[in-house]
Amino acid sequence: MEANKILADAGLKCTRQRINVMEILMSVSAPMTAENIYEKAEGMSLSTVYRIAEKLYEKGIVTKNTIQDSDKFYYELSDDSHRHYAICLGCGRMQPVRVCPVTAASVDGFTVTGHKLEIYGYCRDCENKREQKTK
Amino acid sequence: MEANKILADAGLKCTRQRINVMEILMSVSAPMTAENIYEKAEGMSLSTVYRIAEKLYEKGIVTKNTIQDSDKFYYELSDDSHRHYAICLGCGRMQPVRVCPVTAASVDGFTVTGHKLEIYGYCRDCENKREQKTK
DNA sequence: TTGCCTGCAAATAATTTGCAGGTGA
DNA sequence: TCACCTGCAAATTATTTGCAGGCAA
Repeated sequence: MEANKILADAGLKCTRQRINVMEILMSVSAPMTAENIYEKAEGMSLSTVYRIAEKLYEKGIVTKNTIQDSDKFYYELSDDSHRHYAICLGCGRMQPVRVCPVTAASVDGFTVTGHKLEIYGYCRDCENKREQKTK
Repeated sequence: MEANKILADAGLKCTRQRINVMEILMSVSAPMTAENIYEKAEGMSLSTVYRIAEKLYEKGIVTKNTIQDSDKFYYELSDDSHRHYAICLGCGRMQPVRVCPVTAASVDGFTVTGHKLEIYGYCRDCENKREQKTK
């Protein structure tokens, strides 16, 4: 779907800045901080990025998450695919995990609407480095 | 185990402030922000709470997490029990979930060392309120 | 004694907000 | 036109840090 249509459907005005943010998120399809988006965008103030990201989050167009020890928020297009990440403790890179091990979580006296799962560990590169150190 | 011993084992000096923080965490056994700890503590500056929490985290004595949209860190005694939370989107309360639905997560080309799971939804109270609104 | 701790105040860093002017529908 | 957007700068909030004095081992 195109950026314009998504914005319009959500009842948001199609401004140059909003379309720009949407296109950046669509092209990258990975979690980005406001700062990240700002760097990729042209002629847009950082506070506008924050305001747009927040608005998109309110409308459910993007997700807003924190990751590991990071003190920043990460925004990501919430497309249809249910997605979790494997986060490398060595380099911090995040790789999406296809399978969701939590298919039907249920908790007593609690209406479950969603969940978030992060898997920590080491990617192949960092694991190799770790093994070399041990030797 | 007593606070003194845990600190000593980690090679940390047993100061009044550290013991105080440890005892607060042991008595509550729930995720707390630095601010939360500060309020319960007596005669201790907020920056000391931050420094102690960080040190305990480095030593693996506490866990450090962010939750949902919150822009604060939550510290919690990392006792033996593997714990996840169900977080209420209505009131923000967190209730521990006994069972871990992720028993053996495995990801291709990734060495998994741990994971974090948060379940979102509504607690009984908030669910009732929501139902009343619908009527 | 001595190096690790703490308090205080000032510094950072991420995010939010007030206000005046701009622009899409 | 007019309500909603944006840019800029200043405000807020959580957290960190420099420095001088204090205390556990």
